Amino acid sequence: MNINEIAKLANVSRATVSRYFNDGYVSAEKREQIRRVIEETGYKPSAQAQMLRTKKTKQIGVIIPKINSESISGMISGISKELKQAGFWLLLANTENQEREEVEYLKLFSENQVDGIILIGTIFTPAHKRALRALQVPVVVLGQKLEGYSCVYQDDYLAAKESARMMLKDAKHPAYLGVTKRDHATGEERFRGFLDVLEEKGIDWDNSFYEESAFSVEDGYEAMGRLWERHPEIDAVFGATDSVALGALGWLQEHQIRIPQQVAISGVGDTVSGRIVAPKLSSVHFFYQTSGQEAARLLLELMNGNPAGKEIKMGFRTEERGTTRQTAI
Amino acid sequence: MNINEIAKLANVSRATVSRYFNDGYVSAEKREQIRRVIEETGYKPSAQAQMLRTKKTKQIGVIIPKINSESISGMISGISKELKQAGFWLLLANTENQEREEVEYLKLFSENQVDGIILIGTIFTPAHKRALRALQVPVVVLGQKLEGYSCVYQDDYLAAKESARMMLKDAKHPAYLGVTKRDHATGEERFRGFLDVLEEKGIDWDNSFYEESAFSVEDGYEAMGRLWERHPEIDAVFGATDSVALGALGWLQEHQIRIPQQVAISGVGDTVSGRIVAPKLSSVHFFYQTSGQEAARLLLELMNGNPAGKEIKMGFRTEERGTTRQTAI
DNA sequence: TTGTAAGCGTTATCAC
DNA sequence: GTGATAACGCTTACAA
Repeated sequence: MNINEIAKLANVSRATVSRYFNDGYVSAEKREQIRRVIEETGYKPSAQAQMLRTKKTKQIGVIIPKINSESISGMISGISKELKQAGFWLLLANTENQEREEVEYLKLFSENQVDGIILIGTIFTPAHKRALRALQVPVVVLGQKLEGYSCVYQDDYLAAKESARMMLKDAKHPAYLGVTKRDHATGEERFRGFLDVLEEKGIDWDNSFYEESAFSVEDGYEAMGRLWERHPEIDAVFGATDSVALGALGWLQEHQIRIPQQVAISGVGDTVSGRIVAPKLSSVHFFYQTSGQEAARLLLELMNGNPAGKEIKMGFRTEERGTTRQTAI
Repeated sequence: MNINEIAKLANVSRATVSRYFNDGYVSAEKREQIRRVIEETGYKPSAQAQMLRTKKTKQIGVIIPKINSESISGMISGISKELKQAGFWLLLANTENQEREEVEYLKLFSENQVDGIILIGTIFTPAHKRALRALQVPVVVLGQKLEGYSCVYQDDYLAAKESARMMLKDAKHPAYLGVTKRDHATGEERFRGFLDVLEEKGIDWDNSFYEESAFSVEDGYEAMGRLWERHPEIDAVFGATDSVALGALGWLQEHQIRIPQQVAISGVGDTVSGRIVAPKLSSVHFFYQTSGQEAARLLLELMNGNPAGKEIKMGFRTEERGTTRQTAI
């Protein structure tokens, strides 16, 4: 069933049928004939033919590092909601934390397939920047700030400061659990926020209070163990993500350390798990789903010809809970 | 840059260029000429033109009820891994728990767009079945068993039995938290498993020990409160999912009820959160990611002409932890 | 307001 | 082995 057959059945030319679906420049009479035939046959124009002809696919490529995470899936949920409403499909590219794959997908998407791209990235290597510059379609960067590109990101620096303040209070020996490279937003920015709070409070930073931990509960648990071995005097722990903080919490509780009396802990991200443990994890809430929606909207604007470079920094909400002392002693 | 220009630059016909990419019926000499031109120009055939011509999109539609859930995102992760390897793209359709949308997307996908569909559904209404029958492309149902269709699903019945056995042990007044309708697998099947264990143990079931709870921690918490008001003699709680069980755990702990001494709890799904709380939640582990991979493989087989109807029931692993008594008293 | 005709960039058929 | 040539199903000038 194609446009020719519909045209024949409706006694019009195929151009008229096409117009029926597009500009709508059709007389009431023929409009009705066509409508009837379409209803009877259940005809739908071939998306592929339309794509070829119009050079528009109505598909948006979304590149993500990993799907099994509250933050990413929240963002995707927001993106999908917004795109659906605008009549776009979501083409998902999962890189499984392989940076090279991000570049690969950027190229693949650019050459074909999609009208726009949303990149939920972690770090921007020279290869990334080259691929981004070579892009033929609009792109929005989500979760990171990137000069010269439209982007939507969390206020990682300020959020980390707030989280650090909760944890710090009257503590003398704070520690940091996370990474400081390979991820600009959750790495460098959060660490910077943490350090600045220390400075505010006049606490000198000794780098042996930093312990590297990937962003999972297990890694946080292990890292806490290594940290404690070096510094059992620690009285506050900052987890760069809730997962890390929860891993640390687990380790400390298993070792009979009282939370928050002996050690205070705070995280970033406000995950479901953090609200389930006892005591509940002090954290900072990000609006992941909304940021996904914002990114999608930004992309739609871009595709409508708006200039690139608009930046949206999302707000956050501090959630002080049981793992930090409510009042300074 | 299209196939004609490449042909001209390489001094061959465009048919030869096409063959270069497809059947490969090209002499070594011309092959080399074409290769060079392609390398220089960075030419890639237009996916849209190929789709139109071959009637193959190399895209798979994946319909999901909701993305923010460990089970669904695990499945998608598995699907995406497998599809990528086979050179297929993943077109994501998020229904946000609107059953009607599932039917809508089935139609949309069928008419166009995709070479195959993976449906992660919850329930099958007559409308669903009509849409499935009308499908023009192969489909695999993931997470539910559906007669006559290729499907991959968890052994919800047996898993629920195992979970119920852990929780039950010497308990006299077990309760059930979950739903029994709107979701065949996580609703009916798990409830059936629960009831059968009760029968095994010779415990009569009184339906006032059932309390409806949607699958979230908050709902589990609320439901537990309602349940306890009716039956403070409860000594074991079965959560149809880990989230529900965790909500119940939270409520009970807040009310000074000792777990597992006074009340034992078990869940289904083995989420990250369940491993973080203290005591850790006894549960049953499902292989969500693997089931996604299996579904993708099944779909690839289907698209290769294999007959539909193959069913894959996934295994599971019992995880007895702190919320159930390790040994019967 | 409608129809004719060209063309989007491929692949498939069929001679050569 | 290779090259014309004809689709695939649609949109869009342009002419009427």
